[in-house]
Amino acid sequence: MSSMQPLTTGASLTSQVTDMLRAAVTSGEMRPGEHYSAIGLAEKLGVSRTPVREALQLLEKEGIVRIEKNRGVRVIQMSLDEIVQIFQIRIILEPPAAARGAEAATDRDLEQIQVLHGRILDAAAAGDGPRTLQADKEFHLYLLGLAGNARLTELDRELRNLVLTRGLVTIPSARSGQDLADDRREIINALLRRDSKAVALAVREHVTRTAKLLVAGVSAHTPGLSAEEYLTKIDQLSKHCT
Amino acid sequence: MSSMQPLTTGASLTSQVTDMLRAAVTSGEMRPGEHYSAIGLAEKLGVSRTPVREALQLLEKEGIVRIEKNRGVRVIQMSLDEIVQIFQIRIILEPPAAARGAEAATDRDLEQIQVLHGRILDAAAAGDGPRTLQADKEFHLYLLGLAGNARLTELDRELRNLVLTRGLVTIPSARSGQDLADDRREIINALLRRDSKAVALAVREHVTRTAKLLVAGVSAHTPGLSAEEYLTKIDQLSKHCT
DNA sequence: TGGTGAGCGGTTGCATGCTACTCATGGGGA
DNA sequence: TCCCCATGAGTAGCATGCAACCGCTCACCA
Repeated sequence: MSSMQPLTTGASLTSQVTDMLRAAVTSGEMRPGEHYSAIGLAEKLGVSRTPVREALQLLEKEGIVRIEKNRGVRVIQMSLDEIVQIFQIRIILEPPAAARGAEAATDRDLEQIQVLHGRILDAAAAGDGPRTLQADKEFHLYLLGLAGNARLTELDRELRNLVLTRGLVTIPSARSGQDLADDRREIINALLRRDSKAVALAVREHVTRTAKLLVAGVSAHTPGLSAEEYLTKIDQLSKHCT
Repeated sequence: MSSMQPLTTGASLTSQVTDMLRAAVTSGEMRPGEHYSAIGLAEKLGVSRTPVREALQLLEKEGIVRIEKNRGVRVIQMSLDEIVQIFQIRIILEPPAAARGAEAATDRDLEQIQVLHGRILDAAAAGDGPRTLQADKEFHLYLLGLAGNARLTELDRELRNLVLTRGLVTIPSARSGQDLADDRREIINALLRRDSKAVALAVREHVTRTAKLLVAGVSAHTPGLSAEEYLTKIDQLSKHCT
């Protein structure tokens, strides 16, 4: 957090602080379960309590922190149940959006998608976990963006950010990384064929796999927690997609 | 807004003010396009500017108002495009959630659903538009809640609130009200048969119809705006549901 | 007459003072 | 020894002060 001097750009302090705190959480700099005070954060950032407090309220609305009255703020330790809920939503939303994106994509868009895909591969080849995750996010959000529904894209971005607080450590294992890469390869192929149905299926597969890897990873790190119950929940909604 | 004295309960002033302002917008008391100032709102509510300001930031994040730097705040006039985007999301999300709800529902839940359904009919019979909308919302949110995904339910509630700012005047026309009632009847029937697939279809039909009525209504009230383009967009995503 | 800039009313944005609340601790009483 | 309550340290929540900023009007000048 030492690098966190608010820039002097035109953006309001509150929004700058919001972004910084969010970044601090998703980067793992502020750890789940840990206690922080608005006063302390304000001092560390060199601003007054007000913008920090406002930023924390916004982050609370996003579900990243919980403000405890007169006690301080705590980075939320996302439960497996909540992770599953978030993925349930993503698995419902992303396939149709991506399919629509495949329909609407221009040739130029397809080129750009391949560029973004290349960046994932580069980052993965370099063994840079965080960069891989970031590139993956940009790839998917670009694809979703093609559907022309800005609110859906923004919603998905938020949902992805939420799980990042737990996903950093668990996702990038060797074998699983290869599976995810294969998934993406398939998405690309379907895109290039402009086979929207196949895109939807591939995206669904990809997100579902991500979810299951994450659930398995988290439950493995948490003694006395069975992944089984949660794994079955993942498909419980999406299997009803009309 | 005269009835808006913050209660003295345990809840924080900020959250009380947030709820009041949100209610004021959805009830039409604060009108889209109109300009308001935090100072004025604070005086009217009898509180200081701080909780009002914080409430407005939260509402901005919800997409209900836009804060204009050093100028005041404006209730967002939702464009047809945004309305369509919101409904695209709802049409994707609600059917599978409702279908899962149908699976998970207890007998007691089914009774409760029927009670809520009765309330819609009562309100509609009394010709009470706002109450009908409110009851309709409760009905659907209860059904979605049965799916056991609190985040999805909350998300849907927010999406519904957003269109309420435009929906008040346009929805409750005589003929369309009957169609919507028929839709709900069908949802209920499918629920009682525990036919989750039929529930999904009925919900999808219902939400889609609501969307089209709203789009048609808004475009009719707006000279020089063709509904056609927007009506076709509504199904553009959901047709890809896997 | 047309254009320009200085002043003004009004607003947010941020800082800070104060109060009430929460929790932990330690001392005193049973 | 154990329990209870008083006390204190630390916090968020709210009110308020102040400055920077925006857009508008209107007078002044070319």
